[in-house]
Amino acid sequence: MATASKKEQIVTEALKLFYRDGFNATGVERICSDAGVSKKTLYNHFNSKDDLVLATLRLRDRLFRSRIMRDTEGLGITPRDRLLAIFDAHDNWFNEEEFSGCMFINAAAEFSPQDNPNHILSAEHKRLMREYLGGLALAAGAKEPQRLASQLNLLLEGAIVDAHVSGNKDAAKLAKAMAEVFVIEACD
Amino acid sequence: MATASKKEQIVTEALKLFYRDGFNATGVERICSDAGVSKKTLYNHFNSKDDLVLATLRLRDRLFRSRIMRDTEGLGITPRDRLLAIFDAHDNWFNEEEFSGCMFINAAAEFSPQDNPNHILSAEHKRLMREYLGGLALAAGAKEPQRLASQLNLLLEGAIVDAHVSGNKDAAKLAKAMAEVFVIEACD
DNA sequence: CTAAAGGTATACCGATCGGTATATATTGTC
DNA sequence: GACAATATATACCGATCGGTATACCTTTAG
Repeated sequence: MATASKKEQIVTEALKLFYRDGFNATGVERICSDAGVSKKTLYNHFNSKDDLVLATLRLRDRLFRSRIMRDTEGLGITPRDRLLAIFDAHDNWFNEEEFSGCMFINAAAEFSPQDNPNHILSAEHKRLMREYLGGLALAAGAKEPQRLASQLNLLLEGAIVDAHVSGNKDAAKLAKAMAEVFVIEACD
Repeated sequence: MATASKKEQIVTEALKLFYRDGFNATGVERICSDAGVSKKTLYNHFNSKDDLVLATLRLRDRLFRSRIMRDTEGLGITPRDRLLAIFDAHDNWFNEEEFSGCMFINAAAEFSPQDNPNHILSAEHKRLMREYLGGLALAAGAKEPQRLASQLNLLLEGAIVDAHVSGNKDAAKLAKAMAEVFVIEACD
C-alpha cells in the first residue's frame, strides 16, 4: 500500500535525521522535505512529533538488534564464541561512516527524566540487549548467566561511549579483551 | 566585583538547566529568569548562547573532576585503593537526586560531529579523567598504567550509562567488582 | 555631587518551532 | 468514467527561538 510505504518513508528519514542531528535540533519541516512528503501527510500518520520520535526509536530498536544479532551470529559459531563476537559486531558499527553513538543513549540525554516515554523506550532497548546477552551466556553454560550478561553489557556500553565521545575507534577491541576474562571465569 | 559575580551566577544557573533539561531544550530567556538577570547582562558577558554552553562545560569539567578527585582521595589512601575508590565516588554521584548522566556524554549526543567545539571539549574532559586514572595507576606501580587507565575508564563509562539510561543504581558496584580483576592483574 | 558603568525591564527583530486549514492534484476502485 | 481516499503545496496559527535596541535605574569612584 502507498499509505504504509509513506509512513515507513517518513519514519526512515526521521530516524536518519534524529540520529545524526539530534531530536530537538531536528524540525518536522526538515523531516517532511527530506522524506519528500507534505506536513499534512506526516500528521496524517503521526499524532505529534513525539509520536514520530517514539516510532523512530521502535524502528531503531528493531533494526539495531537484528543487525547486531545477525553480525554476532555470523562472526561466532558457538554461544561462547558469540559472547565475544558481539564485540566485533560493535567494532564494525563504530567504524561506520555514519556512526553517531548509541541512539538510545542520545535519547536518554535529551529526554533525561526516567519517566519520559522516550527514555523508558531507551531503557527497554537496553534491557533487550542484555536479555540477548543473557541468552547467549545461558547457552554457553555460564555459571551465573545474568551476571555475565550484565558484565558484558557494561563493557559494551563503555565501548560505545568511548568510541563516540572520544572518537576511540579501538574501544571495542579493548572491551573484547576485557570481556575474555569474564567469559573464561564464567565458563571454565 | 559585581561583574564577576553576575557572570558566575549566569553560568552556574545555565549549568543546572543544561544538565537537567538539555542544551537545545533550554532557552536563554529561561536562563536569564532563573539567574535573575536581564538578557542584556547575559549578552554583555557572553557573545552567544554557544559561548555560554562552552563556559558551562568548562565549569562542569572543573567542578566534576575536582569533586571526583576529592571524593576518591577521601575514600582511598594508597593509589591502589584509589583506583577502586573512584568507583565508590561514582556510586555516590549516581545516587544523587539530581543525577542526570554525564554532562559530556549528553553534550556529545546533542553535538554529535567530532569537530563541534562542545564535542571537542567533552572529549577533552574524558581525556583528563583518563589522565587522572593514569596517574593513579602509575603511582600504584601498575605494569602498563595507560592500559589499566583505559580499562578502568571504560568500566566507569559503562557504569555511568547503565546508571542513567537503565536507572541501574548498582552499576558502580558491578563495575568496581570488575575493576578489581584488572587492578590485581596489573599490580600483582 | 556628579558622572560613568553596569544593572534592570521591556519591546522588538526575523526566523523557526510544532501543528492546522484550505484548496488542488493524483491515485486506486467499482 | 466517477467517486472517494490520499496525496500535494501553501498559507497560516500562536509560541518561542537567539539576539538587539531603547530607556530608565542603581551602584560606585573621583
